[in-house]
Amino acid sequence: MRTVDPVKHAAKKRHITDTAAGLFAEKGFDRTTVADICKAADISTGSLFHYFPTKRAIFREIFEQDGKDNAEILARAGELSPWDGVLMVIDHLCVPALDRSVAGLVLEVVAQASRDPELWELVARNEQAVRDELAVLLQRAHDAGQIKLPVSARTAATWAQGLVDGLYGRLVDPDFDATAQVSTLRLILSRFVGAQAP
Amino acid sequence: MRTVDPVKHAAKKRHITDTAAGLFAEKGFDRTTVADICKAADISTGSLFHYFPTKRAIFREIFEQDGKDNAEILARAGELSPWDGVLMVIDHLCVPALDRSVAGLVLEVVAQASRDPELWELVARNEQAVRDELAVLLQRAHDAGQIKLPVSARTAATWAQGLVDGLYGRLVDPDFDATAQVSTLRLILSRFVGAQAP
DNA sequence: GTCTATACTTGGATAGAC
DNA sequence: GTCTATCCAAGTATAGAC
Repeated sequence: MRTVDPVKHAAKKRHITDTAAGLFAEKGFDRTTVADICKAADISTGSLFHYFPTKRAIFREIFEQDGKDNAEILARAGELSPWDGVLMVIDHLCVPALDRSVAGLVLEVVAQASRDPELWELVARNEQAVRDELAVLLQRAHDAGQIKLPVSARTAATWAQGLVDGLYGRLVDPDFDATAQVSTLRLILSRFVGAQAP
Repeated sequence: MRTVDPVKHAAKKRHITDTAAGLFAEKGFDRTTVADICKAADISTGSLFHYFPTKRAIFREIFEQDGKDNAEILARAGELSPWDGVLMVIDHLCVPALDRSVAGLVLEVVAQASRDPELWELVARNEQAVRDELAVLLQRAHDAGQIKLPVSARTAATWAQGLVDGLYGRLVDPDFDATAQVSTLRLILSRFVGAQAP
């Protein structure tokens, strides 16, 4: 008979990652201390290190969850008409941008990933999966005559992601209205790949 | 009679910022220690703090220099035909992306700026100047019939910057060839604003 | 002006009682 | 499993000799 309740264990881990995510987004990874997290989560350091071996491990856990969410969306996009699928994936990628507090986290993960190989691998695999699926959808849309690609499907997919990055980059400007700009993003992408005006 | 030679003083400051910039790009701001900088620049900590009050001040100095370079380019762009001016500014913004080591520095400044008000002000002023000039050039190009803007000149200018951000975001992918992709960036922008294919 | 040595602070992680 | 107390390392910045 096990003494640990796996459900409770997972719930507590989740509580810690959720709390930490807010702090990382606000102050950045390096400037958020373990003490900060413990205080916010209302636990002791001893307890925190019972659940996670290091501070970095907490950070990684946050993005592992994110990868699983993504995979689900990609699967659903494959069921639509190709171009609609592309737009759906793009819309989904833009969702976090609409929540101000999440934006800081995205900037942080990019900055950290280039120096943390394990985190990098996680992020890269995730981006790769999105890019591959976008490339497939774009090629299909092209073959079906919905769009007319001026570059390879792969390059187009890369730039679709680049446009989303551009959206995130602009978020640091307090005057930038992300919600309104998502439609401009769609317009730019549509014109790029020769789709009908949306 | 002054005991300090202002030329030598400036040269030494420059030596420190150049050395530090390389380290910041490679390891990030927070993970680069003052000791690291001193070792690489071959000076002592005492000496370093004679030239800069804090570590952050070194970081800021790097980007102050950058702002001055930018202002010069913007002035020259105003002398060309409007659309050529736009393309020249964009090309200039892309130059740092071609140097791998500088890319890390760009990611770092974005991550840091949201938490350092003084640095933020520096970066924001710089971006604002670029955006204003781009908006003016785009509007003139539109009025001259070189392009046909589907959105306000200001929004278009913002997205021109967003595209450049997208380029930087893709740099973390080791397979991404920045040099080749600058032309794709120009294609996307051209189609967006209804310019002749370049 | 530049160095060496070091004071002072903070932070990540651990030990051991309960 | 959770806490308190604490260790040890690293980091910024300063003091004071030269």
